[in-house]
Amino acid sequence: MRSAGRPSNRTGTADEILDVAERLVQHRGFNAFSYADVAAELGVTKPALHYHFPTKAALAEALVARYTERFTEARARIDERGGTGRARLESYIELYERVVAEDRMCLCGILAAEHPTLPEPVREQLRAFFDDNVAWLAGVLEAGRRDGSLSGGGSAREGAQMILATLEGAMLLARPYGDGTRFRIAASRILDDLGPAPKHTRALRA
Amino acid sequence: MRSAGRPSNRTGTADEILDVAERLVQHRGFNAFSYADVAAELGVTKPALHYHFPTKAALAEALVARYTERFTEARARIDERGGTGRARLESYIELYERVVAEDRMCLCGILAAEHPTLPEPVREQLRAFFDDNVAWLAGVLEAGRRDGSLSGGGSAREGAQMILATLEGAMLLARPYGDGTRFRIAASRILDDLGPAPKHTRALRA
DNA sequence: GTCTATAACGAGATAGAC
DNA sequence: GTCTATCTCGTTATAGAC
Repeated sequence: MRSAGRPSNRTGTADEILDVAERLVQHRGFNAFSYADVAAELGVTKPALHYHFPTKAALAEALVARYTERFTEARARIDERGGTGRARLESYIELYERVVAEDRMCLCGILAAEHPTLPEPVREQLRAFFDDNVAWLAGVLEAGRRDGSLSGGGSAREGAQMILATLEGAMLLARPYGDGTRFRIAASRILDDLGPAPKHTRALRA
Repeated sequence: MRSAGRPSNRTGTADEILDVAERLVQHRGFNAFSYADVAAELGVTKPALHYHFPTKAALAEALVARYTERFTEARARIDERGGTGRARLESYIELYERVVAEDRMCLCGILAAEHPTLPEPVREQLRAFFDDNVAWLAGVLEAGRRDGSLSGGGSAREGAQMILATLEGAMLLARPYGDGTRFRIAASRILDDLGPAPKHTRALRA
């Protein structure tokens, strides 16, 4: 057992396995990484991994569960900090920028691409992840409309779906170019398009 | 040799291989389909495929080349039909809707997700595909701004990048839900957000 | 909890006959 | 241009010792 509250870079083997596997999946995709890859990086053998995660399906479930949990916590921290709807949306986009900066794709985004090859439990986890994020974003859009920091009409839920699609798509399209510029362009336009008209380009609109 | 101008469902073995492989890649991804899958569906053996496409890398290049060619032709047909910028954008989005309706992902979109695992020539092809589409979309946005059918300020090129990101992302997020509804929601909002204010929701904006 | 050893299978690819 | 047969390698996964 680890001592509570003490920083450590060894957080238990299962978590270390998830760390390496997560990075590999976000980089190459679920069908292009193997137990051998993870074992080699950790300096252990493949059966050691199977002890913690008997099957690749179980590993996938654990990966998505932890990723979803962390994402939920990150959204909660944004909510706790308070601020306008726009400020919360900016912080949320920041989460994605950090992923892109590490040359990764969103774990659930890359798994969505491989969706037909995944075990059913993971498919359900993916839907839950996207549903959670859409619901949270819809709340942010509504809050921003109330506090005047975000404009834009129509259903908040549909607006949330479009924002999530744009963020995931921008991560996807950033990959072949290797730098985060293309992601940031699309991300900043999300905010511009929801601007309450204080920005330069806004003045040009009808 | 086939008789010219006569419709035929047998267009040559190489094209048949590409048809099956394309569908499998768009469905499962490049790393989750095999020569055995294609051979089984066509009722031939694996070496028959290797005769036409010696390596999987060569097959990938041929797939992306044909896909890009067809996409370019489709864009050209849209241009030939004429119409406003908005009409051309609607037709373009229609291309993506057809892909989603077949429960497929854009070939280049799903390959972008697997980008780090692809041979370098294919990576270059992906960049060319996305660059072409961004350039075309930027032209459409500019045309629409001139003819009054599309509003929206800022760089047309950046607007084009955002539209492409949204379309690819919407295809991605549609996968776990199995129906095209979520794609159409995001797609219709692209047009709404570029609306020259004749639509219902527009009236609500500041 | 990790190891050695290995099973069982599928992958991409080649040789050579027809 | 397609076949049979085969090679080599990597994959997920298990048995059993330590």
